[in-house]
Amino acid sequence: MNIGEAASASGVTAKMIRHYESIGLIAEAGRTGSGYRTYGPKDLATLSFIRRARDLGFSIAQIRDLLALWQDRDRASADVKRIAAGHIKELTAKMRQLQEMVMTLQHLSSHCQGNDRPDCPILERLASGTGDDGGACCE
Amino acid sequence: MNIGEAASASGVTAKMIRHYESIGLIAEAGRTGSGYRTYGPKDLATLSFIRRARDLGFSIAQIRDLLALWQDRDRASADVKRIAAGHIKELTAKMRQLQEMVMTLQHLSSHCQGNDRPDCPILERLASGTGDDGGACCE
DNA sequence: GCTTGACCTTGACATCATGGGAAGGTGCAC
DNA sequence: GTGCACCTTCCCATGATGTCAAGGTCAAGC
Repeated sequence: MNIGEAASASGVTAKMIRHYESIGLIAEAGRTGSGYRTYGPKDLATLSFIRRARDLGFSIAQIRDLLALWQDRDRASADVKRIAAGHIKELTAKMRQLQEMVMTLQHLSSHCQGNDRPDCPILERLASGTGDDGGACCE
Repeated sequence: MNIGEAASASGVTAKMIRHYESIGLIAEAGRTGSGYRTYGPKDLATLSFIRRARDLGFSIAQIRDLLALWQDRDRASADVKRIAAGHIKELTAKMRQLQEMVMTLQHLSSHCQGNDRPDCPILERLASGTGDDGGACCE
């Protein structure tokens, strides 16, 4: 199986497969006589694993650990769960940050007339940091 | 005012101030005879503006537009509001993605015993993509 | 055999915002 | 006149991915 086929079968681009190989996330692929990389079912499974993990937002470092656990028959599921828990925590923290930004922006935006006049609470807030701070006020 | 003072007063690192200058986000700072950058109150205000905008998650490109509007006395608040609305949309989309990841992970995690045994629905899901898909099942 | 087109190879560079560090010049206080 | 904190420029790194370029390979058709 060529890298192109492995890419479309796993959903990981050929570029990224080479990249993952270069950083040691996956083992070096076998080669044909002319230098083409070859992939078997096992490699495909690994690539698909990586892709699903990326889809869940795991970092390469985390995936490295997950792969090691996956390939360790004597793993403890607690180790996997711990990685997942840490990741959930990170994601939740990011979400909360975004949430705060959105709330502030929505609040400012709701007080911006959005017309031809120049006065705008959004700019005022960016300019001075004072003024409306997003707290409850009128709803 | 030196770059260091401007940095601590505005909350933008000296490193980033130089960077913003190099990419043309801010005007070139004045210089002393020996080449040190100097900053006045106006520059400080701009830097603080940038920092607050970054805190709200605006990209450099968006900040470039916001700065232009801020410095345009004939601006229409509608233009500002449009930028903010676009940004809110982006942030909301990201939040939703994270939300989905978190929900999937929490679901998988809740079914992982987290003990010394190797069986783990998280790894199974990453390995096969099949099995528990996060749908309602027991609660 | 030869051409064509799709695929592969490596390598370099871009993104986005930021941090780190090296090597050398400047300012000020003791 | 020395020491230290600060400044300067320049280069490299992050993380995950994309793009592009120059060249090699394979298989099919003529």
